[in-house]
Amino acid sequence: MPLPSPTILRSYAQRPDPSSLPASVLLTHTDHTLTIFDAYPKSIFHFLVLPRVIAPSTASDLTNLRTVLKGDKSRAQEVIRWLAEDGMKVRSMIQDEMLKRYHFKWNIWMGFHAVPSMEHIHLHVLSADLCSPAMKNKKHYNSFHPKRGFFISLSDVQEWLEADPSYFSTMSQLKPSQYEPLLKEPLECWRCNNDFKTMPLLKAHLQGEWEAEAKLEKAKLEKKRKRVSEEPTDKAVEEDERSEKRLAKSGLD
DNA sequence: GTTCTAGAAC
DNA sequence: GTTCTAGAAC
Repeated sequence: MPLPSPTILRSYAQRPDPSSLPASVLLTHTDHTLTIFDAYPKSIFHFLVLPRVIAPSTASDLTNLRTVLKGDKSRAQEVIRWLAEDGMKVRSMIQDEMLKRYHFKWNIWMGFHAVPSMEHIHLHVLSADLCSPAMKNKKHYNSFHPKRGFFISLSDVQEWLEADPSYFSTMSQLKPSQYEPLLKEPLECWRCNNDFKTMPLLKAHLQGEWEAEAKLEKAKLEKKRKRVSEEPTDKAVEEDERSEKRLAKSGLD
């Protein structure tokens, strides 16, 4: 197990050639971003999209969401736009993979931790299940709980950037003292809002919730498949129309 | 961010 | 006695 290095993401983002990274780390890259496999995925699918360190941005400007939003605003908008564009591509890759591996699609979340542990801003793109062996403790769970507030959706950040300057500057503070207590809140299922006493109990419940969604979605897909296969083809419809006309002509209708 | 493990919780 | 959490890591 590699030693935890808080600057590992920055070292990836500074590579002149991201394709030199191992395939086990790198998913894709563009001129402005790279997308990596989260080393400790907290959902079935979990990727990180990072902006590359390219002038005029410096590594220290890109330390985290707070430093990006604190800097030049049009540069911040540009960085967030790069992350959003590539986040959307990653989302569609995940959707394809969901169909291939599990034969149904479920939701995908995109967002930032209010107070990240690793340096260099990273957009989390993860499937909405929170079912994974690396999901081990309350802090892990609450950091992705979509209603807790610690996980800040990409669309929220995009709205801050469009909002009036006083709201933008309030939301951009991202004070650890405001957000860290959220990680200690009770273990509540993000789907049904029930509380759980321990992580093992919550994890078993989340697995059940995901399996229930799988069953429901697969039944929906099966229904659609049947409906489509029973639908008359264009050719059959044309033939019906022709035979109707023949009947009308022969006066037997 | 993780691993490890003491001792709390049951 | 076993399960589980939560704080230390030099």
